[in-house]
Amino acid sequence: MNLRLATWNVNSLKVRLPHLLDWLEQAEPDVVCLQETKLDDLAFPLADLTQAGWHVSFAGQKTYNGVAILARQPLEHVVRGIPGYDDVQQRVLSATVAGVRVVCVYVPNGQSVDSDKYRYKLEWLTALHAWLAQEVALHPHLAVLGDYNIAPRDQDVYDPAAFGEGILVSPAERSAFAGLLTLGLRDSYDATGQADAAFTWWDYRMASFRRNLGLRIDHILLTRALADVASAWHVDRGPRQWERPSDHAPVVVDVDVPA
DNA sequence: ATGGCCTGCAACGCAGGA
Repeated sequence: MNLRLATWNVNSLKVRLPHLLDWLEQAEPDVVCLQETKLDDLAFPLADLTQAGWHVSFAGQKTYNGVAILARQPLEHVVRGIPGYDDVQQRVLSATVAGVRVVCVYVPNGQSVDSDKYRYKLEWLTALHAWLAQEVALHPHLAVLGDYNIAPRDQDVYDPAAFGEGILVSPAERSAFAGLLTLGLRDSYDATGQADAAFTWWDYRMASFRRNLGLRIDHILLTRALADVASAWHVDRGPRQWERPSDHAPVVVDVDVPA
């Protein structure tokens, strides 16, 4: 059974709903993880998405954060947040779709390495790691999709020297990302043999998209059983060129799930 | 030359993003 998995930080679902609906129609994904919906659950555009044929689950809050999972098939065993880690910020949502355990994550940004937000980011990643260790053991078919706010390697950054050891690239963040891979998860970018630099985010300023000054910070991690059957990884740069776009582009990968 | 943009909230400027 082939499943097309996707992740997209939409930077306000209220503003981006028309883009999302258009993109769903043309890209034909089966499962989509959204981040930064920035909507309270009561304001979630459930009817629009249901009408378009999607099963939907969401964990939102007003103004900040907010995640959602859309799927062509029903969502089962939905879990909000990281169990045992109290957090008012809505950054994690999990559900099972067609036998695949899907985890949608919006990793904290960190703001700057000397900030409380950075300390929160590292603490949050520690909690994610501990929880995913259990989830990997429970679910051989596990996919962790989202905005990780970490560029794993220098080639994932348009100007590594300019970023230095700041947020998104600091050794502690990269170590945390590498730690997730030790749990038996693989970055689908690597698993599908990508060699060329591919960015998923471009600053709104400085004509960054036109000049391709970006970062690869949105990732799809897969357990071995899924990574072995993954193909066609790509960043869909289309929506980034539409009028009033999100600053992130969707990342897509196909998995031919063993029966 | 280190900011330049976008979003939401609330109120005409700020926090936050990355």
